[in-house]
Amino acid sequence: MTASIKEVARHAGVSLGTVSNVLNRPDVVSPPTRQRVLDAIAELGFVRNDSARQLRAGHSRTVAIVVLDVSNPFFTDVVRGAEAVVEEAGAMLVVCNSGEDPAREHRHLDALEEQRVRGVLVTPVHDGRHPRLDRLIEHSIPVVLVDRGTGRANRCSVAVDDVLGGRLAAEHLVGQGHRRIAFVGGPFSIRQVADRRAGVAATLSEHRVADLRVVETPHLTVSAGRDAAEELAALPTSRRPTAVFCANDLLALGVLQGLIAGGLRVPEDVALVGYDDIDFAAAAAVPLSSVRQPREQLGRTAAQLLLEEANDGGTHQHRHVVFQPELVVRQSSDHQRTPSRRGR
Amino acid sequence: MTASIKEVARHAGVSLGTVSNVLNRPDVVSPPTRQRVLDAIAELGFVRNDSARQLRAGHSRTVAIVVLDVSNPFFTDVVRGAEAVVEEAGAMLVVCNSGEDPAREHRHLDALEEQRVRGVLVTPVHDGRHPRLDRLIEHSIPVVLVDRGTGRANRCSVAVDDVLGGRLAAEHLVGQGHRRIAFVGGPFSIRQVADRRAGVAATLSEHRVADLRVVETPHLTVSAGRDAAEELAALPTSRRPTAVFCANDLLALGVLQGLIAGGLRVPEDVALVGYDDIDFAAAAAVPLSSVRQPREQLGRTAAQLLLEEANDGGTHQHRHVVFQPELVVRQSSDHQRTPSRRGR
DNA sequence: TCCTCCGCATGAAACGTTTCACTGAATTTG
DNA sequence: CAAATTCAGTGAAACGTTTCATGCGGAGGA
Repeated sequence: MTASIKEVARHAGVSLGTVSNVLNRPDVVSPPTRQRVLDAIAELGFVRNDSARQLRAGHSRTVAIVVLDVSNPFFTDVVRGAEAVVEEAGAMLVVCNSGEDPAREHRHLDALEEQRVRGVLVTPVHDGRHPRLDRLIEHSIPVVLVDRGTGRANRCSVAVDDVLGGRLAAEHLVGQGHRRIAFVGGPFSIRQVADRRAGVAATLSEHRVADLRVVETPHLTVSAGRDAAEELAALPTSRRPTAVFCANDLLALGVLQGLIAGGLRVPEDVALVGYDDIDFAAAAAVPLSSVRQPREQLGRTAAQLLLEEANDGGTHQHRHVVFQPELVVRQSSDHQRTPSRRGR
Repeated sequence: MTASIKEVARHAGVSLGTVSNVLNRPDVVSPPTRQRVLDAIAELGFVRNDSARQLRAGHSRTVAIVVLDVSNPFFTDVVRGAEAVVEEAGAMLVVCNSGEDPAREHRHLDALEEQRVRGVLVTPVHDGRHPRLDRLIEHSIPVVLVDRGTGRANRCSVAVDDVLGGRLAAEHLVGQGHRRIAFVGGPFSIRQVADRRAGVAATLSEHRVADLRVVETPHLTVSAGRDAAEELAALPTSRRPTAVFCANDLLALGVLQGLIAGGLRVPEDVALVGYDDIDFAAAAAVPLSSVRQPREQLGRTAAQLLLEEANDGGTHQHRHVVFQPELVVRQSSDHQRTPSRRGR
């Protein structure tokens, strides 16, 4: 077994408290003693027991992020942003994956609370009330939503204006002359998905475009996108949407594959716009138009708010940071660019 | 603050040990008492303190995986495989990102050891001796390498035969008539990278193809790939490789972008083969040939070996599981398929 | 009726830290 | 030179669990 502080103390011929001092406040112990302790530590291969330390301290030095899907490049970029800030602060970031499953999300939050983590960044599976999160906060574990929380909530949030994102995409498609448009996405319990759809719906009704077909998907994944495309490709041309807006890029890539497999051309037969502008969007078979979000920035800001709250104690004022998305038009939705396709 | 077991006990009018029994061995406490305790727990919002529990138990119930790059879909798939097994076993998987940085890897391993995690899955940044990992093992924290460890090592490992993978790619390219071939990848301290290169080199020399150009990259990322492509595109046609094999798909996607940007056609001017067969490979601008690895399977097996060792205690026999890779040929390296490009 | 066994509950010890009030010696101050 | 101050180091308490030896009353057996 691993040596404890007690054995180090015995080995170095000092008291237990002195070893602790060497570890935590090296300046208060005289150089020769300090050296003896250090030698003993090295010799015994002593490693601090974090459980004991935490037990005493009352909280840990790790911060957690619970994401909807570790395989989604959007979230991995958010993670990297958060990671940078958290490590800078000398803490540790652990990543948990809810996989869009409320039960798993719940289990993770339970475990994290039992571990008395310093704080939690989370994109919840369910919109609306989050009793589980409220409880974390009651137990004074700060929570930052990576999602647009309600403005008056008892926590900070960081988000990108998803309604606006939906609007940008819809304006663009309408501007390109499309009148039969589909929204592919789901589950709608995820706020981002619902908001993006709402943005599209609002814009279309402003333009008196009535034909919005909503294809609900069970997940935000490539394979869910392929399935959705199959459904669209099967429609008679006269009723098939001429443009598809997807709730994220994974879906869009799946839809792209599915449309091509179904013999349809993008953008000639169907225009396509995704969301997130993950790195792979630009590298797709048909470079994908997408609504860009400041992914790493989102993670960084969320982590900063969390640490601020964790350190600030009572004086902390909750904040809600909302970033603006930006539409990036590429070939998948751009008629102009299409003729030059071979030239690329 | 959060209530402790002691307050629950007082609230329910029982002793401290009884509460613990309700939590851990509900059958030994009489139903009425049990109910009173349960009520008290609910009323006080009691949450177990995992630090204290661990302190007593001597080890935690979490397992960690340290990956080279959370943004690499290869690793996220490995993570999902491991996750499935770990959750099945009632433990929790936390993901740490070394970002190919030895210092960060080291810090993570230190932190994990301090936390007395149940075990660690890791793809190390450095090949060869791993003193840090040996120390974990000495302190009886099982380690499973997601990487081909040396056969006689003091730990399990799970890997795909990377030398074979390199060979498959090289055989294919040579078979397509290529004689000037480039290997793009790095850093070579990562065993997988070194092995893939070795496989290529061996195959080429067997075929008496002398012209292997090695472009070393600082990372296995899309942007590193773009930089490498720039270097290749700048060469005079007579000396430019006619085929490029990349150490992973991210690099290959970057190279693809770079080549196209440099005015070269894939596969007509330069054939391209990647590695991992991530989902995005098939969806790329030019669908990417790639060496496929059983990604989730890798994670599942690694996690199984780890849990086995963690539970088995002394009797455990270390195992080294090696999977076979498989070449998937797509348009990026297939002259035959090229003329039909428009048709897709 | 006495003993034994059983079911249920108790309370103290232990896990490995950190912290803090304290001591003893050395040094400075008046 | 005594008193005050500083400096190093000490040892016990506390953090919240789990475990285990123990106690106790009642039921069943001889």
